[in-house]
Amino acid sequence: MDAVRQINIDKRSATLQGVGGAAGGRPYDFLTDVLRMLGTTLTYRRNEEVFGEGEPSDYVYLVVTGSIRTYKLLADGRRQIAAFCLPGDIFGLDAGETHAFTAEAVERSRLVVTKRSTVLALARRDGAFAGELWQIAAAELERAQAQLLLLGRKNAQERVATFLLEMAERTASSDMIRLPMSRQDIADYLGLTIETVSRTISHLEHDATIALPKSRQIELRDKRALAQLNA
Amino acid sequence: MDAVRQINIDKRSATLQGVGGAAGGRPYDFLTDVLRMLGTTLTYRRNEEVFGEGEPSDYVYLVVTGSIRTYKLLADGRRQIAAFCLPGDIFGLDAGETHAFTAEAVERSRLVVTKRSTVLALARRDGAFAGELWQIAAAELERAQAQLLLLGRKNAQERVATFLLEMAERTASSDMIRLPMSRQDIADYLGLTIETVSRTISHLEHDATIALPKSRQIELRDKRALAQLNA
DNA sequence: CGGGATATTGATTGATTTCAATGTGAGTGG
DNA sequence: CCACTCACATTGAAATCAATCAATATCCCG
Repeated sequence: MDAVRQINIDKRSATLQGVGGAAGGRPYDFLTDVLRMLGTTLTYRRNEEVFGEGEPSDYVYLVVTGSIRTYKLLADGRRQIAAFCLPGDIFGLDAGETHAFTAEAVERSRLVVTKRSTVLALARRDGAFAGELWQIAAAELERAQAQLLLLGRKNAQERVATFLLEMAERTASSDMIRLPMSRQDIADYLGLTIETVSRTISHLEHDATIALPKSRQIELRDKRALAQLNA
Repeated sequence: MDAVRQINIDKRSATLQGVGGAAGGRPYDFLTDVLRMLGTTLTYRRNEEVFGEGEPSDYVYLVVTGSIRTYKLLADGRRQIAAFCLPGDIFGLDAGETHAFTAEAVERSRLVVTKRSTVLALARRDGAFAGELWQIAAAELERAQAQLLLLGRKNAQERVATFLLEMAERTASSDMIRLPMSRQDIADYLGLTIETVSRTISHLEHDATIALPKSRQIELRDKRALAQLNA
């Protein structure tokens, strides 16, 4: 645990009294730095499980490359994907002793892994850093709440439009987006079936709202129209 | 801010390294104590707004009596209720500077209100307390994720069964539950229409799974059957 | 150049929504 | 004390959106 001591605690950027809803940039730079410095890089194959629901939450993960899906299952196999984690995202930092969901690699992914206890030890010594853990959980909560609105109240077109805009925003390649996940993954994220997702995408293509040079590569041609559908 | 100093910081019960998924009891006793000691009690009338989405998050709330709904709206008025807050629950503790949702009193409610800045000041001086804020956000996140599964993948019967069991568990009056909220509120929480909720409840009544002496008072007669539907 | 997984498209079904009455109950005023 | 009223809840019939069932089509990948 001496490695912890070597981190310059004052070099953090987010603090407890800090912004939170900051305009640009990821507000968790300090934790990200910690993970990068102390963590071990692991590679996961496509569809490989990172951890399962109910397993002890011993590690915290930072996505370096690739993408991760987190999900819950019903007894009969119905699946709801809670989030896709993209490069720069942190996941697995549950407050409880066990993970509340399963995490799997969507595609071959490189993750930086650090012991949760290390992060907690650091947080115990630094209130501002502890505040960053809170900010992370709160940001995820806000995302989840937006997803509740989508799942509870939006129709298929609106869900797909919201998803495409979200992906465009997150990958920052604004207009041409690469989808690492299958249609089934998208369906399980949006609470639809694969057929409905496919049909809805086709419909948007006929509208010329989007173009799809390849099934997993989508060009947003009319963001205005998508935004209209978004809410 | 001197009042902060008077709190015995060592009298807390939840700490950063603390349990989280603890069996019984609410794990946020310290924050609850803080709010009770420092807060002002306010009463809200039925349907009165506590705060609106986008307003500055200046205060933190503890429900003493009554119940609160938190929700988001779409532009055309579709509403998704994210949570019902019951006595003992804390809400409004957003990490960001503005609230991500609206909060309203479902019925006449008494709340203890404390300045957010007070809570943050305390957290800055005490890492374990800061950890408690994290635990609260993480617990809410976990609840939201369970709700994602419900909204994305459960049918109407399963949603209602889950809701009834949840209410029974939370009010601890295990078998006879009082519903402070209208059918419309329940519908907007479960992502259904009022008619579907009503029909589903009627169906459960015909099954003798439940009995409803009054429309807002439900007796769970066959929890086994409900649990079956729950997942 | 297969071949298996992934994706699209079509036809049909079905659960939930929508539209439309009707019922019920708590509070009010005659 | 009872009729009235308004909000809330239930029930029924019809419409609709998405799911299901069923073929293809396409794309990687070896």
